[in-house]
Amino acid sequence: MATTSMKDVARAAGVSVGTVSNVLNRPEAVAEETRARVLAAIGELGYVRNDSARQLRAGRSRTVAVVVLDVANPFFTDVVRGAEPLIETAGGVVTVCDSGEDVRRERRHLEILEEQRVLGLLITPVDDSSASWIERLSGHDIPVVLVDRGAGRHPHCSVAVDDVHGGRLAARHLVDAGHERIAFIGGPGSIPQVADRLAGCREVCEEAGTALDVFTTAGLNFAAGREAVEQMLGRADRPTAVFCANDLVALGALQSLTMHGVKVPQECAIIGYDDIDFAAAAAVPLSSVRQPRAQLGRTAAQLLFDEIAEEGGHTHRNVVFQPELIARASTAMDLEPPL
Amino acid sequence: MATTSMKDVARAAGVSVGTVSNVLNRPEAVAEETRARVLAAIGELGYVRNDSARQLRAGRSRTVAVVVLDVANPFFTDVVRGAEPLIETAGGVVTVCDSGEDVRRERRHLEILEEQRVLGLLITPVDDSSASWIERLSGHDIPVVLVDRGAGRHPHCSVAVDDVHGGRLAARHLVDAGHERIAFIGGPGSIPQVADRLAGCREVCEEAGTALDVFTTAGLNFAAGREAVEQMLGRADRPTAVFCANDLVALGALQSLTMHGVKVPQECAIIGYDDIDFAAAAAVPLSSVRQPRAQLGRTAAQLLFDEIAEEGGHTHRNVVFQPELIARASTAMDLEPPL
DNA sequence: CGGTCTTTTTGAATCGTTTCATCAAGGGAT
DNA sequence: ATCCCTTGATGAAACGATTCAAAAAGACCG
Repeated sequence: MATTSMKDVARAAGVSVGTVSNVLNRPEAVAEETRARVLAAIGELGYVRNDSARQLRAGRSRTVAVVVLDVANPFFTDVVRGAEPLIETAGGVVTVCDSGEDVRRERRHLEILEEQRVLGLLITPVDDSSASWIERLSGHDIPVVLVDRGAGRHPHCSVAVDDVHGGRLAARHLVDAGHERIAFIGGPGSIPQVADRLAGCREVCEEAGTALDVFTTAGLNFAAGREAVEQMLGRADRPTAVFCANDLVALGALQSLTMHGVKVPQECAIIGYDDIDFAAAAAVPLSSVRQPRAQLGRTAAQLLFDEIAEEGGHTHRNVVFQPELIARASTAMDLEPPL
Repeated sequence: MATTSMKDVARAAGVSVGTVSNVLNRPEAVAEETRARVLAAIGELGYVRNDSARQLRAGRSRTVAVVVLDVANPFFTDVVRGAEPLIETAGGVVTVCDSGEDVRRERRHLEILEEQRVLGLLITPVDDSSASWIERLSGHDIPVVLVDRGAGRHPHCSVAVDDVHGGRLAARHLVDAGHERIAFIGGPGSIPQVADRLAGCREVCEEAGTALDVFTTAGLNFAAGREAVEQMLGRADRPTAVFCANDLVALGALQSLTMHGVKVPQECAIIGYDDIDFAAAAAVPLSSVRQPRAQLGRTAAQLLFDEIAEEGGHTHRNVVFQPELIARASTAMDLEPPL
C-alpha cells in the first residue's frame, strides 16, 4: 500500500502501463471507454503521479528557482510576485531560495538546484564571487537570468535598474535641499547594488562639494540601520541627511533617530531605496528611490522563457530600467531646521 | 555532453558504477586510492548527481514544504526563518509555497507537493475546506504539521497560538481604555485565525457592553485595511478604536486614517496582531498582540522530525502558545481625546 | 472474403541512482 | 598448503514513469 504506481492502476483497469501513461499525457489518443475505466481506477486507488520518475525520464524538472538576497525584504517578494504568473501559466513551479546575503548559503542552494536539474534560474547574486558557480549552471544547460543586476560581461540575460543613477537621484535630492553633510548607510560593499548606489551618491557629492560619511553595515536590514545611526549619533560633526541603501535600512534608521529624539526631517532627513509599501506608511513617510519591482520579476521570467524557447541560437538580452525619485515627508524641507 | 552520469565517471575512473555510488555515499567503504581516482574523474567531468534518480530510488525527496498564507507578510517569513535551521541541519531542503489565502492556489501546491513526494509539510491552511486534501497527504505517508492553527479533531501535530485569547487581550485593552464603540477589521471570516480573534474580541465586548462593528475584508493585507477604513469613516456612529486581524491590515488602516486627518490614537486608537518588526516602526508605533513567530516555526519543524523519526507509533502533539499584549503609542490613552 | 487504412493498445527499452548478494584478493593462523 | 576473515569491488535488479516501434483490432471498399 506504500505507494500505488502506474502498474497498479494498469492492473486494476485491465490495461497496460503505456495506456495509463497515455490517459494522463495524451488523453485524446486513447478510446473514450478505456479512458473512463483508467480514470476510475486512478480515483479508486488514489493514485498520484511520481514526479521524480517523470523528471528522471524527462531529464529536466519544471521548477524555476528564484534565489533572492532576503525573503523578508518586501522588495524581493514583490519581484517574485511579478515573476510567478508567467512561470505558472507556462506550467512551471516556482521555488524561492533565500541566500540571506550569505555566499555560502547561496552556494548550497545552487548545488542543490543543479542536482535538481531545475528548468531555469532567476538570481540576484550576493556578489561577484558567485560568478563562476552561476557560470557552471548555465554551462550545464540551465538558463540563468540575473535579477536586479547587470550582466556586465557575463554571458547571461539580465534585468536591472540603473543603481548608479538611483544613487545620483537620491543624493541630488538631498544636495538640492541644502544639506552639506550627508551620510550613506549600507553594506557590505561587496554587494553590487550597494556599491553602485554609493558610487552615484559619491559622484554627486563630489561635484557639489558636499561632505559624505559612509557607514558600512554588515547587512541590509532593520537592525543594520539602527546600529549605523547609533554610531552616527556619537559623531561630533553629525550629518543632516541620510541616504540608506534600501528601505529596510532606512526604516531602522528612522526608528533609531526617533527613539533618540532626533526630529525627522527637521534635524535629519532620510531617504531610502526600493519604495516598498511600508515606506509610505512609516513613522514619517519615507522618501525613496522607486524600482519597478513587479516588472523586474515579470521581465526576468519573460527573458528566461525566451531563452528556453529559443534553444540554440539565443542572444542574451540585458534590460535596464530607470529608477524614480519619490519625495515624501522624510526629506521635506519646507519645515526649516530649528536653529 | 548533455549530462554526464555515473556511468561516465565510472568509465573514466576505470571502476564500476557501484563504486562511484559508494564514493559519494559511503566513502569510508572504498579504498583510499580508488576514492581519489573517482573524485578526480568527477572533478574532471564536472559530474553532478541527479537528484530525480536518487529520489526515485529513495521513494522520498528531502524537501520540506512550508505552505503559508502570504509570503509578503513578515509574520510568515519569520515563521519560516524559525523553521529553517532545524530542517537544514537535518539535511532537508526548505521550499516555501504561497497560497495567497486562495484555496485553489493552495490546492495546486498540495497536488504538486504530493507528486514530489515531499518529506514533510508545514502548513497554515487557508480554511477548513483544505482538511480533506491535507488528510490525503498524510494518508499517503507524508507527515503534516499545522502551523498557527490548532489541529482540532484532525489527526495531525500542530503548533498554534491561542487566538481567542489574543482577541480577548486586544479587546480588553481597548475596553479598559474606555472605548465604547470598537471596530474589528479583518477577513475573510473563513480563515480560522480571523474567526478566533473576532470571537475573543466579541466575547469581551459583550461582557463589557461595548458596541462592536465588524468590517469584513477580502484579505489580510495593506489594501484591505485602507479600504475598510474608508468605509468606516463614512459611518455616522464612528468607532473610537479599531482592532485589526493582523498588523498589515492595521498598518493599512493607520495610513488611511492619517491620510484623512484622523489623529491616532486621540481620535481613533488602533491595535494590530502579530507584532511584526514594522509595527514598532510605524507612523504611530503600533500596539499589537505578539505571537512567538520564530518559535512557532522552530517547534513546527521539531514536531515534524519527531514524527518522521518515530515512524510507526507516533502520537500527535498539539502545542499551544500564549500571545502577549504589546502596548505602544497607537492605543496610548494618556492623551485625552479632544472634545 | 481479402486487402488496405486507421485507430488503439501493447511491451520493452530507457532515464541515473542505490542497494545488495557475490566475487576476488590478500592476510594471517594453523 | 589450506582454510577462514576482512576489505574492496562488481554487476544486476529495482525505483516509476515516458516513448516508440510494432502488433492488434476495427472500419471500409471492392
